[in-house]
Amino acid sequence: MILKSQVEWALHCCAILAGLPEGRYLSTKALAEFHGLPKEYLSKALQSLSQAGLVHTTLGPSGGYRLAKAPAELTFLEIVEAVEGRSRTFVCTNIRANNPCRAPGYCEETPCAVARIMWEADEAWRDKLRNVRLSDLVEILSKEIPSDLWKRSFEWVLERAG
Amino acid sequence: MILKSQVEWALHCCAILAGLPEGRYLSTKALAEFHGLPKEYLSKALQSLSQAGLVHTTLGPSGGYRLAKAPAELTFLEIVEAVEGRSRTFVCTNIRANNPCRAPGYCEETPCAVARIMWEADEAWRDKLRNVRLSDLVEILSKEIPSDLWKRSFEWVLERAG
DNA sequence: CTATTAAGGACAAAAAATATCCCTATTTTT
DNA sequence: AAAAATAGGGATATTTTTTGTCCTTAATAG
Repeated sequence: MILKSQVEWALHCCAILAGLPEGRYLSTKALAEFHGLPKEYLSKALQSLSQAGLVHTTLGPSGGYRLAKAPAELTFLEIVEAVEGRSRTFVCTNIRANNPCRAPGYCEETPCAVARIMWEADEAWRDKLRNVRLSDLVEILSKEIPSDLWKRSFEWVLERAG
Repeated sequence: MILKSQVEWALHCCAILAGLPEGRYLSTKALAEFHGLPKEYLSKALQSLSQAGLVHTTLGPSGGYRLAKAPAELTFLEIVEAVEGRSRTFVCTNIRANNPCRAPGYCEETPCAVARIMWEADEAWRDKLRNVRLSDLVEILSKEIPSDLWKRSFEWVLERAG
């Protein structure tokens, strides 16, 4: 059970978009080049963000993406779910229904206890991601990344932002 | 990102094995029939439990599986990890290394901040599963399952246990 | 008018999940 | 001693998911 690589890509792209000045846009091409990713496939991840309403887009030259809200209002969970989907990691196929001792037509009203426990763990995972904001990530990165690299990256992006 | 169906199977099988009297064994065949699962493939899940040391096995007629420890000493996490593996759901491919602004030979010493955050969520998921014991599940099931079905299932298993 | 962009559909390749089959060594039962 | 049933595990096949490419369309800036 491994998350799509697009989740990693989307998070890093959002971190870049978070540093974009008001009203500017960054294209798929620039984001793919910056991260060394296949442009066409990264585009699918960005489309997922767009469909989820997390980013705004414009067409044409100087078009691209920008965040739809402030980094402090955007959670990790929103980004992860936009790309990975909202379904649970544990799927209950209700195998208890196959118990040969059961009355034939008997139908369970409540979800299986096994599923409920597994879903609680899923929810703990979501809770954790819901409590991390994109602005938290940016703050950590701004401290960790060498200031010259940070500055050069910022300039690199601005040169390409429409 | 969905857990293997074998995870569900293993949890239900452990719940059954938890009710097995001391010294008795239940075969793959019986477990597969009880849950309506493909015997050969369920066998792989049970082998994973065996390799993880969670169950004991014996060969020959009247052979099969029994728990290696008391249900109160066996956690959901142990069972899930035995089948699903211990790797994290988020894999960091270190795409920050592709940043064209970086010095060529520069090598990160610390894990990426994105990965650290995602791994914390993974750990919250594990913590939740670590704190549920197989005995907790059995207790819930014993309350939820109609007592006649519970009793008949118990008898069904005992008839087939070696 | 031209160049560039996002959106998205169609398709292909690779990887993982889900099986199935068969052989072996062991153990219980007959 | 023989027969039957078992776990273990290797080889292989099928299906689904992930990853990736290619191409068309509509919009937009210069």
